[in-house]
Amino acid sequence: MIKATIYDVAREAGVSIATVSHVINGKGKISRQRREEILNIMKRLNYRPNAIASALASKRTYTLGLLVPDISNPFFAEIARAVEDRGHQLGYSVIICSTDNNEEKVKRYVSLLKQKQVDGVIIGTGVSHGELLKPLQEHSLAITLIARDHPELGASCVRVHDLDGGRLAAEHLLRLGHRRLAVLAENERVTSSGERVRGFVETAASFGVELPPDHIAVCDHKIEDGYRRAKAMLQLAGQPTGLFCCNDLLAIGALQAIRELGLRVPEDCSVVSFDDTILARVTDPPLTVIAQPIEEMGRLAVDLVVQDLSGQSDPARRMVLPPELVVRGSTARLS
Amino acid sequence: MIKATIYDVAREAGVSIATVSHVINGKGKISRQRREEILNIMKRLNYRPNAIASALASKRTYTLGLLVPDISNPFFAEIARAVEDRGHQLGYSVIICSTDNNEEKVKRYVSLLKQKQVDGVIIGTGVSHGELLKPLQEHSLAITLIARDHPELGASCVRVHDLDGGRLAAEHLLRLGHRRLAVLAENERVTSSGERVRGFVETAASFGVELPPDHIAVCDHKIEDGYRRAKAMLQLAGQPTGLFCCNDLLAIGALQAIRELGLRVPEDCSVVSFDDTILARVTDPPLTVIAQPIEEMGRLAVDLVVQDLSGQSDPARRMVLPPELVVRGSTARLS
DNA sequence: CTGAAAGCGCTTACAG
DNA sequence: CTGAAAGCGCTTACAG
Repeated sequence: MIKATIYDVAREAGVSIATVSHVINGKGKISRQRREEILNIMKRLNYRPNAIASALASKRTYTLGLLVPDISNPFFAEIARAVEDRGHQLGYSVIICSTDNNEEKVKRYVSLLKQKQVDGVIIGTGVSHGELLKPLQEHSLAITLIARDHPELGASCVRVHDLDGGRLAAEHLLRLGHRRLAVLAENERVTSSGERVRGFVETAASFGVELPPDHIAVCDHKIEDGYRRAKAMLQLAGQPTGLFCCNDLLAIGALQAIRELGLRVPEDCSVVSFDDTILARVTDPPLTVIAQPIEEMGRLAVDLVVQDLSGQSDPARRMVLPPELVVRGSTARLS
Repeated sequence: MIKATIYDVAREAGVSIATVSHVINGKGKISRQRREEILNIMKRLNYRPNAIASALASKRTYTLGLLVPDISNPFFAEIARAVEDRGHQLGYSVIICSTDNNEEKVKRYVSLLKQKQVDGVIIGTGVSHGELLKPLQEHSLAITLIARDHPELGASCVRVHDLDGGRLAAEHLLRLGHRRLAVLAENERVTSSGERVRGFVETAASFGVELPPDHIAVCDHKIEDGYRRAKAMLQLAGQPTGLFCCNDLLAIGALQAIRELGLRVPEDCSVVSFDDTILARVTDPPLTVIAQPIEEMGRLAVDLVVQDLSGQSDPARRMVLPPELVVRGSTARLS
């Protein structure tokens, strides 16, 4: 059975394809009766508009690109789910693009998305130079950054208040009596991590606590790296009793290192993580964490990009959501 | 700057758009010199073919749909990454569709994918009746099932040998001396889970070990449910010392339940999980697991669907990969 | 080796 | 309220 086209419907109904198009899109004024009739015929022929043809004619594909470092990373998987859900609600499909934060891949995916004429792209990838995004903007494509920020880009963005997140983490540890603090940071390309560290360090300083340079380790975004750096750090003189990790993966590595050194969490060393992915709830003990509102961020990112491509909200909107301290088992009062 | 089209390139080169189209697609014979010339002009104009127009004319979108229960579930997130990578290698984009195994959502996504004229779809969703897939097949769309099987559907598929997986799990526990065994199974709609349980039970029987009915719990695909069912089961008379969980999420729930009852893993109760997602490596102790070759499955699923839509390999191919026992810390000899 | 022309299945002014 | 017609940017026989 061959697929019905708009011509088949028009012929059956004895009207022009323009009229059929109008009822499909709810545009123009069609007499109620004609509309019903056409709707029935569409149903009878099992007609579904060809979205490709529609996209070519209207220049709207109702497709979004989602650029993330790695969709298999739970944080981005959870972001993707939120983006997908909201996109679907609003009639958009989403194409996933895992870039590994690799410039070459970013370029290829960006070029691909342009060719595919996506209406907008949501970017969670940590791009170093906004240069890479220029091509997108020239293409007058809607762009929204998620969990990232590049104010100079002039794109809208939704992220958590990373500075406050770092502050919350520090306050929590300080209030529990910890004074020997340390940080597992992400790679410097990730500006959000820089903010978290800054918030943490500043707050510590305001309590009169300094972090020696060797108590701030810059790690790759991997469990193994968190493990390695935490292990080294815990063998330093002035062994920290409070450790702030800039994401759940690093915190898990730290947990393993601490355990392997024969120390206990939280008795000997408290750990505060960041993100609150599923990983934070499956460790033992479960992680005390500065939670990002992942679901909300995904939803808002879609809303922003869609507003943007609809020509609403001309000035790019930049939304900063509050982080939240979730106390679980990995932190305790200094004994 | 307005986007260049194939007409602009043709005009600049003083040739017809057919010729330009040929060099874009490497079809027909074009004199080497002309080709170079046209290529240069394309570069100069920064020309990129419009994939939508190309799709409409050629009836090939180079887009695949990926239907999974939930992209934020680590198992499917990891599958998605493998599918995306292989797809990208072969020139395909992938649209994610999280269905929550909900029939209504499956229908909507299937209909959407048809409208978008995707070339093929990879299905990891647990669909009860193949009915839902009929519409796809009628549309002569390439379909490949991943980590699922519906032999009656006549679609190609790639999955792990679930029966063998169940056997491996049982053998491992039996060899460690465990005789009081129990199983946390998935919802019956998931046929793969049925196989795993069957393999486990049969192998136990061959060792002369019977599982009482109340030692086989059917759970939802959630940590909480694994927790709840494991907890109940461990309070039964004849408390099991060896527990087989049909996925990592259930195993994590079980770990929590065991811990909460004041028992130790693996000393008091050994746990064997299934899947081997990142979750299996972050628990304490890390999970002994029957691993699925996730990366390979994703890659092969793309290969199968692409072969299918290219009209190669007419008879649907069904690939069954061997599972692998990975021994970590959650199992030990019965004390 | 290259081009003219039809066609893919829609949308959108425009005219009436 | 409805239709004729042009156009979206390509691909693909077909002819030469």
